[in-house]
Amino acid sequence: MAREKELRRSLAVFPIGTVMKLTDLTARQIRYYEDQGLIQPERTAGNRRMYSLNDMDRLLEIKDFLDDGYNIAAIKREYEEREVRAQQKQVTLTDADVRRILHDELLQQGRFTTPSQQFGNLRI
DNA sequence: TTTCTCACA
DNA sequence: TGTGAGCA
Repeated sequence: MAREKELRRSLAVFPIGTVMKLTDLTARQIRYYEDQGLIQPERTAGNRRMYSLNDMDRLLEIKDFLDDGYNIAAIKREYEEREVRAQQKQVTLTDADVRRILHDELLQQGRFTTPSQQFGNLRI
């Protein structure tokens, strides 16, 4: 998914009333899931909770998990696992970048650029 | 009017 | 998880 689209999905623009209608959850439930750490909506200057499309998707997913018999703790673990996997993916990408960089360095050997100069232009 | 926090005949 | 109180 394009990062710009991901950013749009992360924009918190819905008040709890809208989320209630779109997810068919009560305000009580939505706030409770937040207390349990399942979602972290933003707050306005007036302390109003504001939700993003991603929050909406997560709430709908939480509903499905609950229907399937999972308890709040299990769902929380699932999201913590996803967070870990996401971070590991980042590390993997970084390692891949490093390998590509070293590979490029080898290709540059014997040519006109020096490793130090190349490294100065690398962006990771 | 809507949302917030807190508390429980 | 529901519901009502008292605010902002």
